[in-house]
Amino acid sequence: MTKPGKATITDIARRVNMTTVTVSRALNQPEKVKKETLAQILEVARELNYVPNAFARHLKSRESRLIGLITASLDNPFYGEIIKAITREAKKKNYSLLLFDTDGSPELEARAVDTLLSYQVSGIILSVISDDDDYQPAYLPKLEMTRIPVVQIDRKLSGAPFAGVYLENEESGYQGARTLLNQGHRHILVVGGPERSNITLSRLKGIRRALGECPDPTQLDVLYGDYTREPALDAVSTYLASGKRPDAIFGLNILITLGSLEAMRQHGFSRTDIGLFSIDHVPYADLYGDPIPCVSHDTFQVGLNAVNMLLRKIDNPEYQPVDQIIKGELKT
Amino acid sequence: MTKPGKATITDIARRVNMTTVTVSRALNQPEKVKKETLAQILEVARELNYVPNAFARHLKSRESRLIGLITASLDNPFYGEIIKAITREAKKKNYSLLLFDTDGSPELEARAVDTLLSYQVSGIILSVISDDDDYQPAYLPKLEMTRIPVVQIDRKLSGAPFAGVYLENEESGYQGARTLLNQGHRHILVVGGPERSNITLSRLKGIRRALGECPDPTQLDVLYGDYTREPALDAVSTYLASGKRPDAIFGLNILITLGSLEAMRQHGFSRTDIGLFSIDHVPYADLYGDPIPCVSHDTFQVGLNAVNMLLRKIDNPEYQPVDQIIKGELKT
DNA sequence: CGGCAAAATGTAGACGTTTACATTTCTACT
DNA sequence: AGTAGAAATGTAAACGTCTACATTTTGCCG
Repeated sequence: MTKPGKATITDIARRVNMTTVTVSRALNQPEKVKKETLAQILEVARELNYVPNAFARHLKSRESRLIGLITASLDNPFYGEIIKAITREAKKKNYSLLLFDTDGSPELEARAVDTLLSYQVSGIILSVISDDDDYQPAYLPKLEMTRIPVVQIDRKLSGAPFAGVYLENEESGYQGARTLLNQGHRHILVVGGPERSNITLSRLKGIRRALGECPDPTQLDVLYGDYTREPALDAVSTYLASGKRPDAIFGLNILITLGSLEAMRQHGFSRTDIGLFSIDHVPYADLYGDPIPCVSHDTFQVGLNAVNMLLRKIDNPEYQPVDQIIKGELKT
Repeated sequence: MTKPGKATITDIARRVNMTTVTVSRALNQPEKVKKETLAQILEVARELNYVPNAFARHLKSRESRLIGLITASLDNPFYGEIIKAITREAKKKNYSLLLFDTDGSPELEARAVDTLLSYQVSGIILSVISDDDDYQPAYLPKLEMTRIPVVQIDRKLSGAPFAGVYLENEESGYQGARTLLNQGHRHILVVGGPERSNITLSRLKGIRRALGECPDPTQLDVLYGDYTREPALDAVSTYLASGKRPDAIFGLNILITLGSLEAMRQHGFSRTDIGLFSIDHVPYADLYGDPIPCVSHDTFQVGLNAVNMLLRKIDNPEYQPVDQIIKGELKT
């Protein structure tokens, strides 16, 4: 009759007429316990459905076998692969994943950091809300002080002393623009993230470089948004409504591209009317028909490198990780 | 000079010449503390970058503000929306999400349950590895005993006393088959999950019903797999290689459909050669061109209903949730 | 069969926080 | 000014586990 909700080490001890210490040892250092005692304890533990209390266990060690992931928006298919990579690797080393989605809100981001800290996470993988130079979240000093290993993903918090795994932004912009130019497009509408975002800035830089190399006269229009679908849809819609007619639209991430595509459609334009290029893509979507040419980055790799960087740093605090840049692959 | 890694309530108490109790109260029941004391404590807390230790805090309460999500495979785009819904709702009530991916392995699933239990999660959302009638994981009794609220998603563990949110399987199968029949297809290849999976069984039942209603002679072939891409690809490839030529392929989930589509392509068939129908779809993918007709389920809703069911059950253990069936939407 | 090392088990206290139950300190009224 | 009651703070113990250190038991040798 196993009635009680949860058994503790003390319950087991009582049953076998031993101290909690012996039970604890049986569970953690079985070689230090007499065979029969061990067998008996294990038996009772199973019988009672004993599960160690992680909270009690880690209270002392101030360590938790937990790693935290803070994403800016789970909407982005970008993160699917990343999460997969992270859980997979973390699992191998017996870490579990605490997941937060900040939905673009600085408050939620700050709260997520606090919560993670309160759960004594061993490390944090952070994809921050904004990579403006101006974005200096208040939690940053706190985070630095705790000395908890932090690895950044995709977006680089300027001034933060954490290494990260990033994408090859300028080059991707360049490649995209080159592709569109090669296809004969001369009037390009770029739809980007926030105007001050360094990622947007880098990608634009690459784009401008490509245009600069083009012998023909070119026109470049730029709309800003926030790397999500809706604002891109609205911006492009307004743009098109004003009568402007670009040869091609270059969306600086996949959600933007999708929003732009919808806007195009709403205004009666097809893919043949207006060219399209994207950075990132929707996994599997290519199979559906007319793939959108893009520079895609191996996001699984991003996640993989990030966790491994983090895990290594957790194991060895001396280790000073250095930024990694994941190259894009041009798919036309 | 705030050197130390992490400040505790004791550090604060020392600084303000008070007991930990007062500090604890200041933090949790501020109205019970003199205003000036409160101000002073809060000030010092901020200065020290104090973050409460969740482990210590919840050691007593045996409650953790944590909910666990166990997914069978994060590969499936199905789960993206679900995770989003769960994090969003959980956050509102101050719960954080512990995420596990079992990758189809029973051992990992069992381990995930144990880990979740050890972290004293307040509730678990479970999408089990298999919905065979035969699958009776060893952790089930343990889970029941703890009385931890559990809500299932998508796959129903037969014999488990947990409510869940499921899809309208038979009807979806029926709708899909009807659609294909209406398009004139008479020889249909269904590619499903495991042969004994109840989901597969239900969908097939619906399909057979539709075929039964068709006045013309029809042929139905069925291949089994496991709801992932690769096995479907292989199975369909082998099938086609053997010279069989269905009018249409009906993939019982999106990964299967994608695998089948790839197999078709590899054998030189286009979407016009062989019809296609899917249950579920890839979010956003329709914009890419030729949408695959499907019955799609609102996965965000699935996640939403599941968390809410869970949260309600956590708040009120008396509450006896009942199974919910999410209807599909036919998209042709 | 005494003695000694190794093996097995135990004792006490700590981790950081909260809680039930004191005790002290105000406030205000007579 | 004395005192009741409220307000503010304190004391002690507990949550479940682990660790350092101590004690007991065992096995084996001469």
